[in-house]
Amino acid sequence: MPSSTVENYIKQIYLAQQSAPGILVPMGKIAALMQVVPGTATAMVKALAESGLVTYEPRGGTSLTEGGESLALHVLRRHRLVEQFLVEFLGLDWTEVHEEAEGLEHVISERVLERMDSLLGHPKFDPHGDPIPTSAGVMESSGLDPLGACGAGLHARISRILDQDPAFLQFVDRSGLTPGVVIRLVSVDRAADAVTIEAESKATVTLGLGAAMKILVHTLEMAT
Amino acid sequence: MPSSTVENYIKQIYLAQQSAPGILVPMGKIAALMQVVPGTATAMVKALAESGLVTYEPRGGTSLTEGGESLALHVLRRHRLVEQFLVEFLGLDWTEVHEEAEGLEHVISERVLERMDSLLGHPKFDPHGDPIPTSAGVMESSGLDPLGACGAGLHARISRILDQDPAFLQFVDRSGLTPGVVIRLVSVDRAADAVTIEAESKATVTLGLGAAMKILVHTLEMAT
DNA sequence: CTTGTAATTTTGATTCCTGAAAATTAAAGG
DNA sequence: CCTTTAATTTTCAGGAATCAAAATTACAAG
Repeated sequence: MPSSTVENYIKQIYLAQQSAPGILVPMGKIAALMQVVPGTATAMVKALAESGLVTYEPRGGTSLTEGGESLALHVLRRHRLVEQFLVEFLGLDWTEVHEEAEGLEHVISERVLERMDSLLGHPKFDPHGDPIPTSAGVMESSGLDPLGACGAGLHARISRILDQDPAFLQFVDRSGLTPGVVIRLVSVDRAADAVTIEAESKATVTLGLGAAMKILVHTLEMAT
Repeated sequence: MPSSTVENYIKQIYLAQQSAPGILVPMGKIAALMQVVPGTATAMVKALAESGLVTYEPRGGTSLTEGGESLALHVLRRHRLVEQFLVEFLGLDWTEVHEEAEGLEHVISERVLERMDSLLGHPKFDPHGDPIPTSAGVMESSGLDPLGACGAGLHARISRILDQDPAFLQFVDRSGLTPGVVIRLVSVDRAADAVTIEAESKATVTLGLGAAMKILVHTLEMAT
């Protein structure tokens, strides 16, 4: 059985691979994500390669094997299902459940997990809009657009927030930009590095492009 | 923050101290409970003493300090509350939740724990009848009698099962001797090493004295 | 082609927890 | 008082994961 540490490395490599597909994940990236010094990442990735979870190219980087990807998806399933459970059944704040799930994802048994899954009605997404892999290890690919890459006038539904930092999530929450909410993109001012959004309540919020890139939306056909 | 290993040692020392009050817990006992070789237990207890959780008398044994006892009670609170939650809210089998809680007890945050506690209505006992310490670290002392030490004819309510082995618990469950059930002690045959019990349903079960000592009951005034 | 820089790897230590096996101690029995 | 036995302690070693710091490599710029 893989240790929590192994599961965390594999999870981070998976996520890094998602955000930069095609290329190998460099050691520096892993070290940063895992908050360890580079040498530690190198040593660990070598060990992971030894156990068949990743392939390792010296001075090139690493990528998950099939086994590694399967493990990553199972860890993500546990993490996201737990998040959903904590929000739905325990009434915790969605901006703070990520941290809770970080620990729980390594100790939840299959039995408990499947119980949660069925109580929740087999949810497809967690509170941040992140897709939940199936127990078979299949995860939906999103087909969503970063708000910061959309054009003015667009109507869209907020669908996913790509940042787990409570400070950011609380800003999102305060601004009424939680997943599920329908908004209109009032303006995109590339020079000012800002976008302005109109919520359902007609209130407007302006945020930086950097933040807007972390908010994924599903664009809607507008009923003219 | 104490590691899972530390929490487990402290928990076992606490439980050992409960079952043999007054005397120091010998190293061999700890080694057996933790399933490590004696040398490991010695080394670990020295480290625990170093960090102020236990007192250690070479060749004598160990006992918890106030700090150690407080930690033990918090771990037990987490363990037992989680068990109760798994049974009440996730519908898991009470004979199997102990193992699940073994892992969860080390990663459940205060926030999640208190949420569970209030959803459960601040239960005083877990599914095995084990008392749940309060968040302040106070645990009720039971005042219960082992079934094997009672006299024939007695009416009593099953209140606590002192064994977490699923095989034993399933036997208890099958025999209808779960906590809460009211029974009558038909006979105690010390020579045959057996006791016979009549359940509410009038069905009778016979079990060995060893097993009967692990079942604690609350004796009832009988309505003659 | 040389140099500077950034990323990576290597080397050597350290902490935590563990087992194996030998040495020590305490206690009990003759 | 000596001997046996059981419990405990000591010593040594090893695996997992880490850091610090030096060495190496790759690459881009001059």
